[in-house]
Amino acid sequence: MAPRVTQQRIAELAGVSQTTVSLVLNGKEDSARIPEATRQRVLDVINETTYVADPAARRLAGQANNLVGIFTYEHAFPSETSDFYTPLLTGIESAAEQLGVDLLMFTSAPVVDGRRKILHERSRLRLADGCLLLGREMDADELQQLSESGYPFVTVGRRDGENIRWVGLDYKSASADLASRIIEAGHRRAVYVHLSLNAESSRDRADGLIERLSSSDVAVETAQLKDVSVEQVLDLVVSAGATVLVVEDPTEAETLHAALRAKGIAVPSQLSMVVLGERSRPQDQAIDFTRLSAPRIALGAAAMALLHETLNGVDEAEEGLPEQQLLPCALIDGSTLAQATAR
Amino acid sequence: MAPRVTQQRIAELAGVSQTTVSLVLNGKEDSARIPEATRQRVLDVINETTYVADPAARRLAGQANNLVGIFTYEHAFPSETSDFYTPLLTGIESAAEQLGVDLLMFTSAPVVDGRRKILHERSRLRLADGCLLLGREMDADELQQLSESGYPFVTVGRRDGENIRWVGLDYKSASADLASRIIEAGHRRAVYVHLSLNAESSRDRADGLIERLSSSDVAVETAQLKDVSVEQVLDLVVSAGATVLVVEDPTEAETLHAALRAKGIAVPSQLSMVVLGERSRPQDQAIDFTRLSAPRIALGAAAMALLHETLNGVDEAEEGLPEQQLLPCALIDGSTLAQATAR
DNA sequence: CGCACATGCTCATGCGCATTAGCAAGGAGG
DNA sequence: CCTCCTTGCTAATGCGCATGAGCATGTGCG
Repeated sequence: MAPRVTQQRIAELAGVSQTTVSLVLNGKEDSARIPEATRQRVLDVINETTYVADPAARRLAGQANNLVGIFTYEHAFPSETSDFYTPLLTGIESAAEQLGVDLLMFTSAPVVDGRRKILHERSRLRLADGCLLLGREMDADELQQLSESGYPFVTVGRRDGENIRWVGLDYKSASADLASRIIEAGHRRAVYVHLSLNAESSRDRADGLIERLSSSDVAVETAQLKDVSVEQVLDLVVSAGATVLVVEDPTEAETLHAALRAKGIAVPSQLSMVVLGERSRPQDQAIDFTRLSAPRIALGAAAMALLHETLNGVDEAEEGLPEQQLLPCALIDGSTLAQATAR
Repeated sequence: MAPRVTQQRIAELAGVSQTTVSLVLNGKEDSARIPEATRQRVLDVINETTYVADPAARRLAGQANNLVGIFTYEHAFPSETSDFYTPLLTGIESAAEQLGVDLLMFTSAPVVDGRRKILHERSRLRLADGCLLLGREMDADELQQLSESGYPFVTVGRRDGENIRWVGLDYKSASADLASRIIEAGHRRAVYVHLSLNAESSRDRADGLIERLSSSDVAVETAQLKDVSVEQVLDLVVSAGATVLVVEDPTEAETLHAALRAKGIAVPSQLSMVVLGERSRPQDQAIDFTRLSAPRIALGAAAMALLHETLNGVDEAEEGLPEQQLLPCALIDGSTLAQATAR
């Protein structure tokens, strides 16, 4: 095993001091006064030896390392969750590449009961300059504690709580806009099937949808597939006399759509459907739901950018990014929302 | 922001020296002689303060950090390549979680001309204890250089070259077995559409397939879709009088299958097809090719395990893992290989 | 000709930890 | 009572780097 090439070694080869090598590599223009000839000599030696600075030493000496931690509350890669994480990671990776930062995935925190805990593994957090938190639901206490410790982080998704930096999606507006379309189509009774309202994103969707519908006196019954069966949802639709079924989760929407077809209920001629989300991977045979489309790749990239700015300060020329920001969602017309007909 | 808690601080609170704290935390039983009372006092203080060691300092002092680097030659997450990387990363993540290691993704190395370079100026490779290298093709020189530097790494996929640790897939055997089925089905002329033979995995497939076919005097014409069009491939099939079309890449296989259908050539009644790979995400409308199926999740996990063993030595009870290992692929009968008929 | 000042570099130090050498105190053995 | 060994701890050092202080030269100016 070849002995490690250090700045000291470079210095010897170039006939200068270790300090000079360090200054050549990262001396500020003003404070360091190294003539071009010396600088070039050092750089030549560095190129010959393919020297790379030891990141551990840099960090110990008080440098940022351009290392951003990624904490996912569930496994990041398996296909069950990849629909959720993959587009975010895509955006994060591409932004990270542009910014020149590496990504530290905190996989060592074991997933217990389907969730990871940050604080248990706080130790590793310190290696990264800051951290991106991903997950549908997060523990507010943990977040608060982390925030108070002064550790820089940004969450992907809007979060309740003080002084937390996040980039989220404007589900509330988009859901309200879809509600408006439902109203314009003349519907008077709706059923909304949602996920757990523990997540801010789910509350935002529910709020946007229901507030708008209620303001036009459209009646809304709600249900959660976690609690009731598909059949019970269909029964609810019938008993409520609903003409439109709004579903938060696109996968559940497909399940319900299939169940409707099996029961002989045609969409949208007999029942309209509206979905408050979208599969991230377009399927070959996907149903063209009337839905909202969330810019998740952009979301990942924006979160990365905000964290980077938090760590490195605002670019001279640029304006600072807002500490909390909602990205707009697109509405997709689709073909599952029709004019309401009396039933 | 609270000042960082260090061993020094712990030492003051416990009324001992920094050395003692370090010894309590990781002194070997024999060399350190700390009475239970002192040990307990130190541990109590550590618990109260939630002290954790700075990983950068540990590394600088020559310690391993349970950090494994992941280097991908292309972007890891976008959907174009995710078919390739996702199953590997799934296996890696789950193995990493079991072993308690974090994953450092080297995203800062910019992708140039579609490829990343391992050894660039600010490479943070050394922050990780060791590294997993993923990619279809790798630069042999870079690999050799890295190997000589003594940096521990394992490549996912078989590699030519001395002293390189890898875990690969036994494409050669599996391809040969598929060739045997082709022979048993009475085919005498074949066309093989493959990817660039720069990759070891592609060479293995080509070798296994062609050696076996040739040994039974089955004629094989080869082509690469990078060089020729789909139409030219179909022309080649006709002009060669082939009764079976073997395709390395599953996506290309789908393209060719569609082209055949468009031309009115029925598979497998008029032309058999055999594929030397598989989409990692089963599509809804996927064609049930006669093919080989590669255990890619297991591959990722095995590579992680080998690297971990390289870094931490062999477990007492266990046998050591081989430094180079091929995992067997499964054969899937499918429905696209039929008995040859005279044309 | 002497002083101020700029230029080009080096010395010394510390980041937080692991580790080696070794010191002081106490007990056993002769 | 002196030696030798053990026990319980600490001082000192170095890992590779960044950085503030500072030391020689040279150069301009009065």
